[in-house]
Amino acid sequence: MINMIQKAKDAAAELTMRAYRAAAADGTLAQAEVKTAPVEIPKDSANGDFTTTFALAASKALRQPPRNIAQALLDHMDLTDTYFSKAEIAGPGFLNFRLNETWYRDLMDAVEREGAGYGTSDRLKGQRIMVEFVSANPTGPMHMGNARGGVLGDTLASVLSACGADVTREFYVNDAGHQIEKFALSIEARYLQLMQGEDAVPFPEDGYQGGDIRDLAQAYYDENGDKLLHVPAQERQETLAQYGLSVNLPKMKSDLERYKIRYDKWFYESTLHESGYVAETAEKLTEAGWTYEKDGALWLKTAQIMRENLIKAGKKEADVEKLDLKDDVLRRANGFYTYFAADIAYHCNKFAVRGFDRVINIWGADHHGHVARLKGALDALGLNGSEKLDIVLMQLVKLLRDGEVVRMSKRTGKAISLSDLLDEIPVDAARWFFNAKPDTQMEFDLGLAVREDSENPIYYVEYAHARICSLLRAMRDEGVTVPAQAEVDMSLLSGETERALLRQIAQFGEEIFLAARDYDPSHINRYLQELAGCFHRFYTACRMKGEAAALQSARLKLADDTRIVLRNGLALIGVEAPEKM
RNA sequence: GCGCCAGUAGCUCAGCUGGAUAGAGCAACUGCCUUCUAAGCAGUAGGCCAGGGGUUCGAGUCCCUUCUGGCGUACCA
Repeated sequence: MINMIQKAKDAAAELTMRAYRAAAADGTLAQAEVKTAPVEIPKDSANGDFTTTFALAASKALRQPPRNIAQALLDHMDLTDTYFSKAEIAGPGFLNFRLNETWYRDLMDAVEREGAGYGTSDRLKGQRIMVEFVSANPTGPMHMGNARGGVLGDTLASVLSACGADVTREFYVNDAGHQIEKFALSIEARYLQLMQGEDAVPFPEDGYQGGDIRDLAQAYYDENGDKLLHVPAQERQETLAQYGLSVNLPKMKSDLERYKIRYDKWFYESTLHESGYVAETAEKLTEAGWTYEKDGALWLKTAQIMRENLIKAGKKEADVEKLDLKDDVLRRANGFYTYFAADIAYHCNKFAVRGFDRVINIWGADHHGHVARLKGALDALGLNGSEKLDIVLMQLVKLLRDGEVVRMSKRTGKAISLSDLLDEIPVDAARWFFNAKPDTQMEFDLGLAVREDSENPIYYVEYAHARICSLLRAMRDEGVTVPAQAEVDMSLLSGETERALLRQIAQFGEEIFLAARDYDPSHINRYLQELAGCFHRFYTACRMKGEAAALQSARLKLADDTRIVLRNGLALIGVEAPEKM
C-alpha cells in the first residue's frame, strides 16, 4: 500500500515549494502564483533519481532565467532528514534529487511487510467496476479476436482490482435474437441434409457455413436419430438451437478456463427479453420523448442525442452536420426488438439495476460505430453513459503462419479457434503475447510463436524468476537463508545495479496504476521485462557465494524481494512464475 | 464522401500526458562460462519520429494539412 515513488515525488515537490516560499519571503525570487512543483523521473539516472522542472516552468512568471531560479531554490533548501542525499542544478535549469539510504530501506521494508500484496493500492477503493469482455457469439467457436479480448479484459480486471476497485468480470451471452435464429436454421438444414441428402435441402443463404454446425447436427442425430424429422418446424428449430447452445456454452467456458479466465457472471441476453426488460426500457425511452414510430418500426432519436452530445463536447455545428447522423430502430416492423434495443436494456441493467459506478466493455474495433450510440442512449435514460461507460476498442488480430495470412485451419477446415491456438502454443505465451496495447493492429505468427521459444520476451522474465529460485536453493544448501529486513545493512546495497533494481521494484505500484488508468495492461509486460533486466544485471555484477556473510545476506534479501515482485507481476497477467527452467 | 484508430531502427514495440543526447527486445556483428542457471551479461552497428506548415524557452508528444494502412457508415450482431 505504501508507494515509495509517490512519497519521494511528494517530498521533492514539498522541498521545492518550501524553498520557493523561503526565497520569495526574503526577496531572492519574485512573488508569484505558483501551484505545485512538477516532479518527474529522469530517463537517464545520471540526471538524478527525481527531478523538478519548477525553475523552467516558472521562469516566465518570476522573470528570471531558469538556472538562477534553480540556484535560489537550492540556496533555500535543507535536505536534513529527508529522502535525499543531494540536490543539484543541471542543464537548462532542472533541479535533480538523489535518493539516500533511508528511502531504499523504507522500500525494502514495504516489500517485506506487504509480500504478495506489494504493488497494490487503494486508489480506486470504493468503486464498483464491471469489466465485460469476450462475450463471443455462442453460435460458434471463439476466434483470435476473442483470444486478445480475453487477455485484455481479464488482465485489466486484475489491475483495477489491484488498485482497490471492487471488480466484476462478466460475459454477455447473446442467446437470443436474429443470430440465434440463423444458428437454428443452419443446424436444422444440416440435420435434414443428413437424412434427406445435401441436394434435397437448401442451406440458408446467410447461414453459418462452418464445419462446427455440421458437427452439431451430426451429434444431435447420433443421439436422437430422426426424432425431429416430423415435428413442426418451429419446435425443431428451437430444440436444435437449445441443443447447439448446450454444447457450445460449456465448451466456451472450458476453453476460457484453459485460458485461465473465470467470470463472476454469465449474463444471458434471453433473460432481458423474457422478463420484459427490453420492452420496459424502450418504453422508458418513449416516455422521455426520445422515440417515434415510422414505417411500423419504433425508432430512437439517436441523431438528435448524438448531435447534442457533440455540440456539448465543443464540436462545431457545421462539422456535426457533415456526420450525417442517423436514427436507429429499436423495434422492427415485425415486432421483434433489435440487438441495439437489447444492448441498451443490458447496459441500463448494469447501471440502474446493479448499480455499477463504472462499466468497461472490451470490443473489437469493428464495433466502434456503436460506441457513441450506446452512450447516447444511456444519456437519454439519465444514466450518464458518456461518463460512466468506457469502451476499449481493440484492433483485430491478423493471423499469420510463416508470413502467410491464415484464415482456416488446414486440419479442421474451420477458422482457427482459441482452442486450436492453445493446442499450438503454451497458454502463458499466448497470454503474454496478447497482452498488448489495445489500439495497435497486431500480427500473430503461429510459426514464429512456436519456433521463437527462447527468443520470446516471456522467457527473459520467467528466467529471472527461475534464476532467483535456483539461487535461493543453492544458498540454502550452504546454510544461508533470506534474512529479515531489519538485519540487512543497507550500505552494502549501494552499487549502481542494486540501486537501479531497487528503484525498479519501487516503480511497480505506479505501473499497475498506469495500466489501470490507461486501460492498457501491457504496461505490466514492459515493466516486468525491465525488472528482469535490472535483476540480470545485478546478478551478473554481484555474486554471493564466497562473499562475506553480511554482504551475502543483503544481496540475497534483494534477490528475494525481486522474486516477490516478479511473481506478483506475473500473477497480474495470469502467467506462471516457474521455479525451475 | 464522412468518421474512428494507427504510422518511431530491417522486424515487434516503448517513450510516464510538452523537458536534458529519441529508447528496449528480436534479427546482424564482437567479446565474456574451472565458481550461485550463458534462456544471461558487456559492446558495435542501425533514425529526416510518414511529409509539410504552425503554437513556445523547448514538439516524437499539442493544433492545421497532405499521404499511407486498418475499420466503420444496416429494420446485422
